[in-house]
Amino acid sequence: MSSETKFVDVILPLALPKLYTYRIQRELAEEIQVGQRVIVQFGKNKLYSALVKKVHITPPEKYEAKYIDSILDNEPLVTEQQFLFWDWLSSYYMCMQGEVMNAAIPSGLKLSSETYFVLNASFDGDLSALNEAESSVVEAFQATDTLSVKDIEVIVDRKTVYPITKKLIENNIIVLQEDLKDAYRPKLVSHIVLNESYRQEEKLKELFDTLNRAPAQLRALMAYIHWSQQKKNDTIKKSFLIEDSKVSPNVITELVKKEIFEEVQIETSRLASYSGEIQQIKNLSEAQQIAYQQIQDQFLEKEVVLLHGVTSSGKTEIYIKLIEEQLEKGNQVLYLLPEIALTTQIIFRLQKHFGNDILVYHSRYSNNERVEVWKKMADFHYTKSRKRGFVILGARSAIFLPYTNLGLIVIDEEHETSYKQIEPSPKYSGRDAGIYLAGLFKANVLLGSATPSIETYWNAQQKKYGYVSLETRFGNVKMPEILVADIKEDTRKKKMKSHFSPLLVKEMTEALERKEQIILFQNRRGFSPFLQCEKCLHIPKCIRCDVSLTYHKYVNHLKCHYCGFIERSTGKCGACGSVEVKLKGFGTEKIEEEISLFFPAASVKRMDLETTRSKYSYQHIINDFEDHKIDILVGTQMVTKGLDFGNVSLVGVLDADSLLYFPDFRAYERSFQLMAQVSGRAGRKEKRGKVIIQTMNPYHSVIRNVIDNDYTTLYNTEILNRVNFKYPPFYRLIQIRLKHRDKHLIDEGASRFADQLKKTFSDRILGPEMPFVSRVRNLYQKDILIKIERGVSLNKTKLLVQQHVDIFLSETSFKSIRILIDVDPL
DNA sequence: TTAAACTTTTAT
DNA sequence: TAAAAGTTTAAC
Repeated sequence: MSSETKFVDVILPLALPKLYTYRIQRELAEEIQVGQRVIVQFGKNKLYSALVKKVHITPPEKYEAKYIDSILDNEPLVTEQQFLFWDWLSSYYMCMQGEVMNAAIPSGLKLSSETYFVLNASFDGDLSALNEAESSVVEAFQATDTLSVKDIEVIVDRKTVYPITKKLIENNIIVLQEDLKDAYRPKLVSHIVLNESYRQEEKLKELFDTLNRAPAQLRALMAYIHWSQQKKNDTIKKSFLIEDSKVSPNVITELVKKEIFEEVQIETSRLASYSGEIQQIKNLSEAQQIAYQQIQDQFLEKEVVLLHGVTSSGKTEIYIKLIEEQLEKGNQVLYLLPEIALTTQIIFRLQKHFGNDILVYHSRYSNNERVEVWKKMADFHYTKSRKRGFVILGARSAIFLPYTNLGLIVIDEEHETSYKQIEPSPKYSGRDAGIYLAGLFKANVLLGSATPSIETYWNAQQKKYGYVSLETRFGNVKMPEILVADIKEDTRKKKMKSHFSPLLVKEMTEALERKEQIILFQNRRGFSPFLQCEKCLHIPKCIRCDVSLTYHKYVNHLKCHYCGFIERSTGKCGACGSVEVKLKGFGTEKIEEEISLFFPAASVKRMDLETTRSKYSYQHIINDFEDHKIDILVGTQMVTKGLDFGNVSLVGVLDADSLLYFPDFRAYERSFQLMAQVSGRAGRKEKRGKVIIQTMNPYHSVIRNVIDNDYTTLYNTEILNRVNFKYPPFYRLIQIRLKHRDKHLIDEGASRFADQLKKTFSDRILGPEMPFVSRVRNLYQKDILIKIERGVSLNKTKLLVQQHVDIFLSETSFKSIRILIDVDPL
């Protein structure tokens, strides 16, 4: 045993630029390992769970290291490989290690303490030495035992509470207390065991006699005996017993009181387990088989392969086959999906084949559920209890789970923008980070899409990625017929029925008559994106953001989609008081209302952020639509995503122009993807579907590409634009966003900063520019864009950018400006 | 992120 | 002029 004192460098779950060094007590020196969590005190009294990044024996030179408080884990929580991955993330996306840690570890494993104040036991109630604010705090303790700093701020209605608490502590009136919060709690389920003294036959008989006059209790006992024999297990779940014997819970309580039953709490998993039948993996069609073989072949040479398969070409079956192969080898597979939205349908499909070899992980999982997935994976590893591998099905955050032998990553709908984390930092792309992660394991990556992103397709063209295309739709499903409704012409001829063209109305009527279902896509939620006064042209705007308020009719209020600000709608102009306020534009809510007006017999449902807020609401809508309880489904982006319905014959895109004219260099790419994806929802099972796109520009090239299902032309046009206007994949982008409350300061700061950057990067710097929304939550924003051509070192660029940021922020006047860096922004 | 030292603003 | 609010800096 080494007698030297050990030190650890830890990552704290905070946005701090460096690691901190703590000292290890001699008695813990043997135990400490890299990857374990330790509780440490950071600052005056805060406690955090920090992560050990390094164990060493070099004492810090400039200060005396504090001792750690305790070690939390027996085994490392985070593997060496995860640390490598984290290091890459923090350097690639220019963020701090603590931020990566925050994104990576479920909060149930990230404890931090909260400061509370309690009344000192020796306090005699004498308030004479206190002022008004101080005594009001003391009085508040009559209602509660503990007060947090926040509570006190509310009580005294003041932002600086410190002088008050300081005085109260000095006068021995209150004491400070730190409590750990947010810790993972295992789920305990009540089980019933028969008391030992009744285990013998005779005693049990006696017991039956004594219970003769308590028929309910007898029933419960009989049920217990029946099931404990049946299941060959002494402990039976309490709720099950209650349900099976149809007794009230009190009956069981009574039996426990009489010491006939014993109640025990058993730790139970929160993760749903699959009990249905396991189905054989289906045989692939000829086309699928060929694609499958090509993927296999290309994997030998290329780490990443793009599977470009038209909608409903049966990509999933190919994934399943590839996954099965990995599982047999004992490898882990990560199946990434853009959003939870898609997961439920896919979970069912995969479960049929893989049963309980699937673990699911996504953002709608609770804290505790996430911890359980993490623990289960670690368990598999440490106990080596599995020969067969398993699949993780998850959204982007699933890349952070503790993999040990990853064999394959499937990234479905590779082009989806929701793979990119918008906020908070690290603003990573689940797809790109996934590819890096696979590299760490020498695992393969399969990117799947019907409409690949320009970057990915380019990578395939450059032979960096393998490429496999699958052009036949599975089971003879025909590509839908795509028609354009020229709403400019229809408006001129006054043929429009509000937002519905005559063509769309006709097709909808016919589809409804045939009892077929319809999906309508409108990329805007709410009722009207803005109101405008006819008299003074005033448009109601958010008080904190530079955007117009969207009118939501159902709840009758005006809402800001950026900060959530809500204002009741009065129907009057806020500026001149006129009642001639007009609703402008249209969102999903308005379409929903108009459908019930034009097609009163049809049942309509809306699917957007508002209607899918709760955990299962999304699933309910999907189920209802599947069971044909809904004829017409109106929705935002959500309806475009990989949902498979058998009876949809018509899809309507209500306003293609709002997609095409979105101010972004990816607007055409995105428009094509969205329209192609939503079109794919039409026509299944032999029936040829129809798609109607409403637009003012029927001859727009992108609309033409959608009609012809011509990805190649779209790609060729786009790639030319990208070269000409210096965009990805030819140039890498780094966006720097500055935020501040003060408009003048940000204007000055942004142009000064851009000038600084231009000294190093010259014309690679664009801006500063006002972003699409110039103010959000009272913060004005300005963007500076850096375009770096291929061949220039990204790492060097980032280093220089960081230096510039540091210099800029060291200037006193600009210190308060917040700088957010987004590498590969969307 | 938080705490406390330090600085500026505000109300009386 | 003191208290409150805002800013800055260090935390191991």
